[in-house]
Amino acid sequence: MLDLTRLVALRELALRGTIAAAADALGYTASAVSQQLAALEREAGVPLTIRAGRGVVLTPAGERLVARTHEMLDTMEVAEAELRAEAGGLSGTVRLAVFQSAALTLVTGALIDLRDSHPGIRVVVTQTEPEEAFADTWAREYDLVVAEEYPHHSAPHYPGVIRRPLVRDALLLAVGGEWAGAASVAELADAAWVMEPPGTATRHFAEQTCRVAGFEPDVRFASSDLQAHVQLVERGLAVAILPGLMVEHAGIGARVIPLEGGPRRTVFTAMRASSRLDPAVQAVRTALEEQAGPSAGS
Amino acid sequence: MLDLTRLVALRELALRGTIAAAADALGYTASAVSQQLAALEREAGVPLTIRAGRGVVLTPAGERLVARTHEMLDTMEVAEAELRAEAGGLSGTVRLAVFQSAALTLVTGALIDLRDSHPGIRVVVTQTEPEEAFADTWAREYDLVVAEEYPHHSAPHYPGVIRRPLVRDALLLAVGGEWAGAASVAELADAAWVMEPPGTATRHFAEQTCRVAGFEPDVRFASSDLQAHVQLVERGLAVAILPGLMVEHAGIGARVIPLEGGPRRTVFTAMRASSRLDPAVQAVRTALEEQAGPSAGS
DNA sequence: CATATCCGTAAGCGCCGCTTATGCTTTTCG
DNA sequence: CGAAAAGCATAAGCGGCGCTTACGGATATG
Repeated sequence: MLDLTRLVALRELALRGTIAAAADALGYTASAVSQQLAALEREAGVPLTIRAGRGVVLTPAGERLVARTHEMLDTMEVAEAELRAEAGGLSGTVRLAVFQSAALTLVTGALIDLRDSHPGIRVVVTQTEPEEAFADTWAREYDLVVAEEYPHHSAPHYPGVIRRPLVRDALLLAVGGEWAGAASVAELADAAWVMEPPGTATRHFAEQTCRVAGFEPDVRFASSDLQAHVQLVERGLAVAILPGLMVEHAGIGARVIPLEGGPRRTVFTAMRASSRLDPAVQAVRTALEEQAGPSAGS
Repeated sequence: MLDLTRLVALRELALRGTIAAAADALGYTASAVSQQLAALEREAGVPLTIRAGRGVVLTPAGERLVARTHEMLDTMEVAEAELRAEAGGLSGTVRLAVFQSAALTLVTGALIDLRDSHPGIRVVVTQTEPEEAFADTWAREYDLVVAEEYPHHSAPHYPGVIRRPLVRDALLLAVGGEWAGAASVAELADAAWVMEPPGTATRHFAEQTCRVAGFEPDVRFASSDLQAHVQLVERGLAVAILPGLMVEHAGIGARVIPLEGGPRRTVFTAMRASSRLDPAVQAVRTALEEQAGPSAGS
């Protein structure tokens, strides 16, 4: 029978691209992984890797083997989750990936609740980019993702990674200072805007909203820190489109009005299907739901 | 992550009932397996076994874990089969279980063909009882089973073990000596019969056939060796119901006539679904099909 | 009640697998 | 275009995991 640890090494190679990177991720030296793979290839009886330049790439047989390895790891994860559920074991580490803008208030609140209700659970929060977050969750780097989705801007979908909505969050126009009297986006064609940095879904949505209203926004400030947005709006230096959760939790010393058409972002969680039974993961998710309020889904 | 070899040890314990037997099956000492299971239990965090008398039984958590282990082993088997297929590797060992009565001629013929066409394949043939054969195939003791099924007498069905028909084989009445003139079962109420030992499907079918014809057969000889049946019939000492394959291949110096209603037994192969892609298993099955004749299924 | 069976622990040792060291190839950069 | 860096493979050495042997406690069996 093939050695599962060696298969994991192969899987890591497939994910990282080089033996050196895989070894680093596994906490071994490159030599160790090289030997593991050589042994695996001997057992397999067919070439699994071929040298390509100064690196290696997987053969089709290697790719298939990696796919099977994933299946086995999925099953392994289910088995472990069942054991933890059996133990009543509300313990263990949950690796949580969040986007800055997505749920700062949600996550901090949930962490505080969890610290009291389930002290055995250790949550490691990592801020990351949406694209990586899903890929790395699929690759078992994270166990849970808190992400957001804007209208007409769907997040990437990975097989085996399931998502469940947390809260649908109204998008609000926040105006202060000289623009405090504005009642719609259309009246803010000449305003200074604060938005997130380019390339994010949030930024894209805000820009599109302005364009639909008939103008190209004058983005004077770009920051991924929503607290900064609030500050700028309160001082009348800029106007912004902010998520409702941000306004509710943090409060804001400025006028907020709903956007036309009442668009909403969807904040949702994502996790591997094979880890959805893990009681620790479930507990973290439940805590997030409670933070989201009784209106939250399922 | 849980250690797969230890999970296999747990699985073997679940199958065999005692640590000693599991150790024996795995080729280890009982002490080694005991230590493996202790380590596994430590990793799992929940009790997997409890002492019961002088043995041990699995806890529900242990049973669940064994079920997951089976899933992983299934995937592992598929992975290995894919590798062998990739290698074009018509090699390896196929463990074949047959029932004496089922397909003696079929199997011997197939083995001869295989020896020439695929010398790399090593076939280990074991004669066994139907009930064990399926259970042991499910438990990975055998890779392929050649079995038979009589009308109104279905063989046990195991999940994950698939079956494919090989040949539908007419059941014939073989008469010699003083009974050579008989044309139907009903005329043989006073004849001496040779049948298989009680408890087999074949025996049950033969008895039922006689009862339907209106008499309880006088079973003077019981043997699981069909060659002995042929001998007895040829010498006129008894009459018998014999499968068509037996008559065709071996020839018989007596009159054979079809049974009323043309009942047939079905000879079929069974194997784990996860091993159906193994080229060696497929080759053995193909060889059996060719023996069964061009009329054979699929 | 004696014996056999079975499980678990302790001690010891062999072997697998990791690390370090080195060489070769390929890519990158000055 | 040459030097340096990155990547992989092999050899040698050593530590730890996991096996075996040995023994004691517990429980069916005759």
